[in-house]
Amino acid sequence: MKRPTIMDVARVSGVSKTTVSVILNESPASSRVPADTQQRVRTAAETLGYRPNWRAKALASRRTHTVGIIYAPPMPIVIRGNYESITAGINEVLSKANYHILFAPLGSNTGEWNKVFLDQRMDGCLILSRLLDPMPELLAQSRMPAVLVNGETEHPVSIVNPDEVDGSAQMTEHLVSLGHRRVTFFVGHQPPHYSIQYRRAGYERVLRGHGLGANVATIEAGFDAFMEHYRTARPTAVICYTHYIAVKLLQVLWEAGVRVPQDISVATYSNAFPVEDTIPPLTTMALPTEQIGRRAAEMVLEQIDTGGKAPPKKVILKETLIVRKSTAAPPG
Amino acid sequence: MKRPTIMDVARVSGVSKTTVSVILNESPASSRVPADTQQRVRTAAETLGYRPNWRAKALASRRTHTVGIIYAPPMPIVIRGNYESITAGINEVLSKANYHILFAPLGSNTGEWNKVFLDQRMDGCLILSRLLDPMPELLAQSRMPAVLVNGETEHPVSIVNPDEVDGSAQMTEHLVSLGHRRVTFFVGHQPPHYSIQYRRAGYERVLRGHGLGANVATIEAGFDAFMEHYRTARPTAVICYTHYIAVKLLQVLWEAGVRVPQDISVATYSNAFPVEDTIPPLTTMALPTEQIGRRAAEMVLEQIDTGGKAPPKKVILKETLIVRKSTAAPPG
DNA sequence: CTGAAAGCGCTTACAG
DNA sequence: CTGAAAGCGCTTACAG
Repeated sequence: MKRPTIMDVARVSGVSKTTVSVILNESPASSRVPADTQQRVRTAAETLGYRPNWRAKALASRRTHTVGIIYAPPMPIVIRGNYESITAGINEVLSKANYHILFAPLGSNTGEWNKVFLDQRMDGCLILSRLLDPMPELLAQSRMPAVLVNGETEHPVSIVNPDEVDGSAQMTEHLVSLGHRRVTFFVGHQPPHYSIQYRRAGYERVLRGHGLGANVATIEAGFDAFMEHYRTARPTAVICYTHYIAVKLLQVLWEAGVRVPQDISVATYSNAFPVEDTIPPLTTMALPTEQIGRRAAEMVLEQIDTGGKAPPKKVILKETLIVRKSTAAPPG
Repeated sequence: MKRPTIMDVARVSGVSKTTVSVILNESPASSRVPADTQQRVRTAAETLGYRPNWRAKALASRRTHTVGIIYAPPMPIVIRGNYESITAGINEVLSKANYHILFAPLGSNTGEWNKVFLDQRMDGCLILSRLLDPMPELLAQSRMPAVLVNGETEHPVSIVNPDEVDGSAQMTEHLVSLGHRRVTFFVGHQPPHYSIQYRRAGYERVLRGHGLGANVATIEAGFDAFMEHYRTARPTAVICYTHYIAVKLLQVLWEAGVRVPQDISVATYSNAFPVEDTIPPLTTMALPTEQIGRRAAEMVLEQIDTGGKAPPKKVILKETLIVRKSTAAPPG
């Protein structure tokens, strides 16, 4: 009742295990094996219910056919709601290439990190959002193919990011073109992430470009602070750093009796649920989440295939403005 | 510039690789190794930057220290929004036990399934939502420890589920106690899942128990159908099968000028984002998501440790009613 | 066209 | 207290 091994298949089909391996893996040499031998071996394998032992294969071939998805908590809110769809993109590409995903949320314990990176359990990895401190050296040391997804770094690593500056500029442009002069950028309380600066940069650039530099206002504080700002500075539009904030802000404004978009326009980033289903539906910059996932997966596979010789690449994907009812011309 | 192996450590510290293995793994025999030898070996390993090769370890020890999370698309909507927090629970337990998660969303291709289950790449698995058809046999054949999470089956597999019947009964009771007589269960369009029947059962039982059997109404159709039903049957409360539906329904009602909760009370299941942040905030049955994840992970580890000898268990965890502003006494 | 042999880097009885 | 040896189940030059 033991699992059949390659030796069993060899015995039954009357060839050596070398030949079995060659045939079943369709390695180059298999082209020289006559069709009937191939058939015999395949039939034997089938009949025995033979499955190559993945562990042995990994050891012998030095490949695990596994790509790790790595992140350090806290997972940035930017990724969170979009995570499903980024993962979907990653998985689409990876499963087509016969790779699996190892999910490795790492704690603050440096030991864990060393282990995962250096113990050869994965062929490459996708790092979400931040290249935190033990990582750069570990990456260099292990020479493991890696792609940073939705993050920035000075280290020589491939990167796939949405175009945050451009997206933010587009959004600000949209609001200004509706007639808004006082547009506020509401960040809330966030762990550090490059996208905060980038979105802010796009926002400020456009406002300044329209001679509205005096109205630049970024709120890195809670909802109370925002409401206070609303009462004093009277912005007619607000861009929320995330849809989590935007959704909550709609509720806060509703409770305060402030109407959207009649009294204030509200816009945000990401088209994840429930951005389309809010009251009113939110105008947003859709992030190219599936694309990000797909590109990142392709890039890591490419690196794996080239033995990590390819120089790091940086891919920036455009965001898309989706206008809904939460933005309109300013009051008055 | 090659990675150091156990042999290198053995050479440097002047012992055999057996001894190195015993010490570094703290296996029973290590208690008989004198402290200074242990120290010498550890120092050597440290100095060399030795990391046991995971692939070799997996082959030799017949353990991968990996647990798979498996599901077949479509991922049921019940799990989706709660997925993050279920996974968080799973990961908490697993990482403490030094296990990793292999993420395996499987397509409809049976070949993939066979492979993942039979190729020894994981020590056990957590199956989300449904035990679909090739699985039961594969599980039996591979004798792989498995726990079904949020699903039902006749097959002998351990299960961890929220108490859907009870949760639904609690919710219905809440509405009836507010004075509602006409309470509708709005399912929408859903792929089959046991929770639909269970929630429905709890709902019907309570309504019947209050002599309101004639008002039982389950809508398994879209929002138009619901609105039509609303106009004709005039329910004063609706229980939505998922928060996805509830959130959208709030929007639909708002667009139709129907006020919540003044004209109709709206309740739902799951306390995932943005249930608390809607307009108005939603009354809901919170699912014990983290607990589910933790229990399931514990159970699969237990099975792995006992070699799968432990008989299948079924664990049912209570749901919790959270009352917010979307439910109130009926109009009039 | 096919196989014997070495090797991947560990673990684990077993012997002394 | 410690090591030699077999074994985990494959892959892959290499030889013929």
